[in-house]
Amino acid sequence: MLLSELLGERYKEKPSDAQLISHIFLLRGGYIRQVSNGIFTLLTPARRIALKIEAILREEMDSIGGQEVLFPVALPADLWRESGRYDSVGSELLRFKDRTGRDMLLGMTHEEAAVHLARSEIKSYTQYPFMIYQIQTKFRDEPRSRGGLVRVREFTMKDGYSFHTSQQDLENYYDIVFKAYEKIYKRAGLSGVISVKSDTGMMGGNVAHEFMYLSDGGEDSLVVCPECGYSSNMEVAVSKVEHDEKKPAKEQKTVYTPDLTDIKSLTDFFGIAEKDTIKATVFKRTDNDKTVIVFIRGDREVNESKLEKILKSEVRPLTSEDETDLVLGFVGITGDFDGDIEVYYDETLVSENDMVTGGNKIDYHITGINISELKIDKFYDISKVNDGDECVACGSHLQIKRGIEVGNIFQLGKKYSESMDMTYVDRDGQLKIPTMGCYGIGVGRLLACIIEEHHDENGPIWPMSVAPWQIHINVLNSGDEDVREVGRNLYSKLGEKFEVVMDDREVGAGFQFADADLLGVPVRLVVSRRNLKNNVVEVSTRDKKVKLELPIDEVLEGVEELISKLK
RNA sequence: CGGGGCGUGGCGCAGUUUGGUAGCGCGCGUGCUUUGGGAGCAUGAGGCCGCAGGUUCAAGUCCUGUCGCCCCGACCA
Repeated sequence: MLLSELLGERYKEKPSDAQLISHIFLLRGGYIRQVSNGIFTLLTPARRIALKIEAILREEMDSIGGQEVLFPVALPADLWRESGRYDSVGSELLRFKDRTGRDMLLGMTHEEAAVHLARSEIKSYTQYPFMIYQIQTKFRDEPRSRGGLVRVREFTMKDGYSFHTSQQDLENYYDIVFKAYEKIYKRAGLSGVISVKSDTGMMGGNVAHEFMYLSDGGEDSLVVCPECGYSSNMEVAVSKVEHDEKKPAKEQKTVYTPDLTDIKSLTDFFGIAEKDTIKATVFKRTDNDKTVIVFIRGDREVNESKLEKILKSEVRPLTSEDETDLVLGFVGITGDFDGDIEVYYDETLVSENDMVTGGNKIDYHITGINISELKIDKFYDISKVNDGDECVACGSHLQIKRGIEVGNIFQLGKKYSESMDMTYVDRDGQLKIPTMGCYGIGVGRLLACIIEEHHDENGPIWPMSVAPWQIHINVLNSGDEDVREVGRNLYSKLGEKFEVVMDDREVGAGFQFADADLLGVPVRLVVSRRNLKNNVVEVSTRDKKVKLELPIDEVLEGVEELISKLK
């Protein structure tokens, strides 16, 4: 590739819309262009990187017995009606009608398509287990895409589906995929990926892990234990909460507390800590619109995922538009609530003494609440983990980190096979339903994370395994026929073995170097009049760790050796 | 969906408060000079100021509506 011919302008200035490092460099380097919110065109450099990533994905999936297929992007709604997801999934599923008026959708994930294929091709237990995968475009109409390629609406994803005749077999294979994923991230140059337990969400199933690239710019909160390795998505994370056992029980007193509707003003007023208060958080169930109150210690936040699991319904926070008889801001744990209102108590309250709670009338709070006297029969784990909480497994202090989800694996169970009537004949001659796993990795997001991990102030530094080209030749003083000739020569010789991009433009050296930095090609050659005078070519690496001057006739050999080391 | 911000040449921005001929830097074309970290001089092209209404003698600027984009939150495989 000649740089003079490469489509895509590279900018000096940071595009105003971009915040994340990866987004900034992807735009500045001419890798991507936005077409619409969350919808991008990949230009040649990004496309080449994506293909490299896909090649790694293929190799690793093939090596664990995967068979590559390609499902359609446009699917009939009827298929999704079989699994029930046509109706259960929200507006992130893009629905439309074809010209005959038939309901259609754009695939956001392909469990249904996988079962559709497998149920008609696989009949006998002798054919199990098997895994099929594809690398294909997905469309998810995200309510909020952001961060360049980190979260988009249209993207390429590797998604795999495995089928098994027993839970044990699924679990065995799940571990195999787990290890393959670790290998994939390593090969792609990502070292900061950890796995965490995750919520199964709309996918269904029991066990699931997410692979998280740790990054402050990440959008997911993770809980990790630095000692024992416990790690979990915030949604399902648990912890031990410290209680002050020595705090004595007190007498209840009603106190006039004008306008003190939040925890902060309450703690200021009484001169107490947040953990000495009881917070009432009010939600609405989305299934029947009933009100739910969660009482939780004042230093805690409600984990809505946990609450939703307990309620078996989604919830939303109560808004000012909801009608309610509750005295918002003064809802207290001693209240006598209408039978239509569900009340839950978080475990953080257990055994606490001398707490402050709302008085259930405007401008009053009650102090001296001793939980054990309240006759609460059940406490639930509904709270978010706080930074510094004790690890349930080992007792050390948990840390909260941010991460970008770069992959997930699920033990789906029989949710899809059962609802979609997939069966096989077992050894005993009986029809049985297989159990499934599914496994996803987003290509573009992985690409973005590689930049997040590998860059300097001038641009990305692509690992050799995914680099758009392996060698970047800068031909300075290309007006000089001798220089140009040496450049052309190297370009064609190296091009026989490697992917080479050559900057053949007659522009200033600084201009060329800046572009080279933005393209991030791992090995750089500089051919120039100055070097030619000494009969050498400069060979360096993008990360600046290597810088050599090689005699012209040793360049081929030297570069080959350097590249083999970098692989 | 809630909160905040922004739409002026390819990119980055000023101009909007106080209405009066649309500007700057980068990039792009041409010529000369230059040539190791985003060169210099000269010259040129490129914008109905997101869109639609309205107010006004006059609208980038004021009013109404609408569309789009970014950030935070909700949401998310």
